[in-house]
Amino acid sequence: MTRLSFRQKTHLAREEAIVDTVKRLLAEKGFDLMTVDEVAAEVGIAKASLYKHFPSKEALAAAAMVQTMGLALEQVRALDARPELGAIDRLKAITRWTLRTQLAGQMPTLPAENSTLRNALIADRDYMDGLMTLSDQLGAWIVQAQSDGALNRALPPEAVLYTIFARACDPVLGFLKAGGSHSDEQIVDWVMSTCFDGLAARG
Amino acid sequence: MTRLSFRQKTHLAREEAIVDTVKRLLAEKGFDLMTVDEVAAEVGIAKASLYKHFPSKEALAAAAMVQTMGLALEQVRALDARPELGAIDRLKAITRWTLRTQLAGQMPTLPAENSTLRNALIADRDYMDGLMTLSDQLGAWIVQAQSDGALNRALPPEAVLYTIFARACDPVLGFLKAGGSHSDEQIVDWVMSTCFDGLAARG
DNA sequence: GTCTATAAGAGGATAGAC
DNA sequence: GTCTATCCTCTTATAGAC
Repeated sequence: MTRLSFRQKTHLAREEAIVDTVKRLLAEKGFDLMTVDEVAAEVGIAKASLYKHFPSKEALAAAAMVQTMGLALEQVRALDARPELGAIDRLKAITRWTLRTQLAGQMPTLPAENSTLRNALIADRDYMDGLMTLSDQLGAWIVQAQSDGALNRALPPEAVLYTIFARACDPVLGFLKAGGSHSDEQIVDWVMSTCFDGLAARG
Repeated sequence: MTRLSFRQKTHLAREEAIVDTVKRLLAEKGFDLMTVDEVAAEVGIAKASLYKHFPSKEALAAAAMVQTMGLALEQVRALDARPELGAIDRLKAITRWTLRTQLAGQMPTLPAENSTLRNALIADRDYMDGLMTLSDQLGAWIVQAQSDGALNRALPPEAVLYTIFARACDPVLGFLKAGGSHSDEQIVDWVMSTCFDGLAARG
């Protein structure tokens, strides 16, 4: 833990404020519709100042994605430290965290297939490292849950992994919230149910 | 059935070619990343000619969405005409059609929450009519399937409806296809399974 | 590092000849 | 209705003063 000068602290604080704003705007409108002018205006600094912190719009978005990935990894580590939980419980817990984060407007959306953002992310060491660590950890839980008989063994682990990842951009949450007549927790419960138990009746 | 002049036929044929191209490009890159120049180039006409057929980029996309909605309604009508099928079978069939269509690159993506496209679609009578007819029909199937005991009764019908609609833009299909080692039908089967049976083991 | 001002370019839409 | 050429706005990014 290095001590930071006042200057360094304010620098970090500003970058944090920028990343928070970007995260929110990415969640609201996505990468293409988010403009750098808008980010600068909401943070309350000039656009040129933004570019002193981040060299491009893609880098801005990448920082937001990396930060969110870091939060996810924190959750994963916390869950891994609780031996009373089974693999399926851990998978459900991280999925629930993902849904709550999206509903809170703090989950930056995944990039479209062919965007410049996608290329920037693939080139970003931090992002790719985080993504791989996350995938490995969830993958281990998935295999364990399958061998526990708690998860459908007929599904390949990658299909399960992608299905859980996809909850981060599930439009169903937004649709149900737009209706306005349900609480966030109720919505999360329903989506958790469709995700793990499916639409069809059980039993 | 009115007879059409040669001029009218070529006009219609050209518009069909345009809409087909737009559908494919919308599926590939989405509304924001699709450019009108690109559409014109792929159809093989000048951009100004495009604007004689459709007054705006939004109208172009709306036409593609309306056409796709029409195809979905055709499927729905065909399924409704088969009395041997239960409501749950019909729901599964239309979901499977949706997945296949997306995998074939012919499902235009849903608009983001705050786009100009969304407003244009809401203002489009044809689109909204189709959407409502489709929702009503699927809604009836859902209620029926719940009363048959084939669909989870704890879920509100709208949650089921949105979950099925969302299969049209499920990124899991693309992820699995990008892996390259699975057939399209295999991928569809897995996603059908996660959608209706869930990730958790049954029994 | 922050600002104002501006370059550079993409992309939606249109003018006007044929 | 189709074309070429152009307009104009929006947006990313940078120059240069302080």
